[in-house]
Amino acid sequence: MTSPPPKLDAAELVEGFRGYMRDHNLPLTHQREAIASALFHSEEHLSVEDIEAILRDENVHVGKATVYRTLDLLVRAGLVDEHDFGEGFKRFEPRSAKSHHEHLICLACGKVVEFTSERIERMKALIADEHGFRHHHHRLDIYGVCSECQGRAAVTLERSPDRPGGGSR
Amino acid sequence: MTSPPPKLDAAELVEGFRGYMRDHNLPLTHQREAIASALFHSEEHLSVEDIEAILRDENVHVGKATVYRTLDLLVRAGLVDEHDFGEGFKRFEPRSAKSHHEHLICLACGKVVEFTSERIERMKALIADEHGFRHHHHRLDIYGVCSECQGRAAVTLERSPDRPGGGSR
DNA sequence: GGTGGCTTGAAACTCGTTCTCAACCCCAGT
DNA sequence: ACTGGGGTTGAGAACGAGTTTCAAGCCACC
Repeated sequence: MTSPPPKLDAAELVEGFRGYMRDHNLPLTHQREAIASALFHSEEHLSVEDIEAILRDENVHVGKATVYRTLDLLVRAGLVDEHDFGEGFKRFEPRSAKSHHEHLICLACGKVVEFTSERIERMKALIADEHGFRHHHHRLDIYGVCSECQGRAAVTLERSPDRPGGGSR
Repeated sequence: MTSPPPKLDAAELVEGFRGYMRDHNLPLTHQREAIASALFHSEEHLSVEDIEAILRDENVHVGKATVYRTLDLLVRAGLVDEHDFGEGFKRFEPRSAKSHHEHLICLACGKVVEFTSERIERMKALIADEHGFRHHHHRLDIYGVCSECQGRAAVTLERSPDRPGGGSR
């Protein structure tokens, strides 16, 4: 809401998925298409539960095992990124054209804002180097309170410093 | 191994724990002391299983429910930090005198190297500001391959880009 | 259309973590 | 020291995300 949501090219991602499946001789089932499509057409960081809800709304029945298996496939194909915001479960988002980004997570309302930083990108490589590490990937999550929630939920936060995510399970 | 392990002042932390319990009118049981002591005297990022193993070695029997409850207490008291390196379980480390630090995690051997960066510290505050967030805390984990593992485990890594932690469960 | 092999779904299972509740222990007051 | 009462403990049950199993089903190529 602070920044306008960038429209991702869902069709392009769907095409990428089809290509990946073809290239790897994997059958493209209805279930796989439904799951991929649901994810690619969303701007959010979806949980497995979210995805199941979307499919249910579309009257497409898919077992959860299949959802997990397909997400695995999509991550492996490099079309989807997996995130863990410490909620006790994972979230998934389509890998957009834009480069790697970091997350700002609101502790009060759960909103996730994405951002990129050239400086951080350079710095993390530098730091890995300094310690003799070959950099593979990284994760920077900043937790705080978004402008809209400031004032409204300040007290709640002060009360429970032990559950940053607003519920560990 | 790359950097000499800094000796933390375990006694000081134990004292802090006693003070916290006193201030909050909470009984200081043998179990709680054993768990806190085990954690405070370790330089590692311990899992619950690690802690149970240490206590077992000391012939102190403590139920796992108590371990979890006491860790909760220690985190709430601000004496211990909780981490999730994507292994499917949590790790705990005593909060040292030194300021907040980030982690470099070796994908091959699991080694965790800590580092601090004034620049990152400043930058994350700046970024939160830019997006109207009131900064609360953050997490920067860099995953890579440490110098010792480079060459040795390179192939293994290339094969499974889908499991960065080396086993999600 | 047939056929072989990969996929699917329901349910069982795994495993970290939390809950339940009766027995127990810490400690303040005596 | 002794007692009482409220918080703590431990075993096991429960929980929930994620994985595995396996018979039945579907995709894709012939």
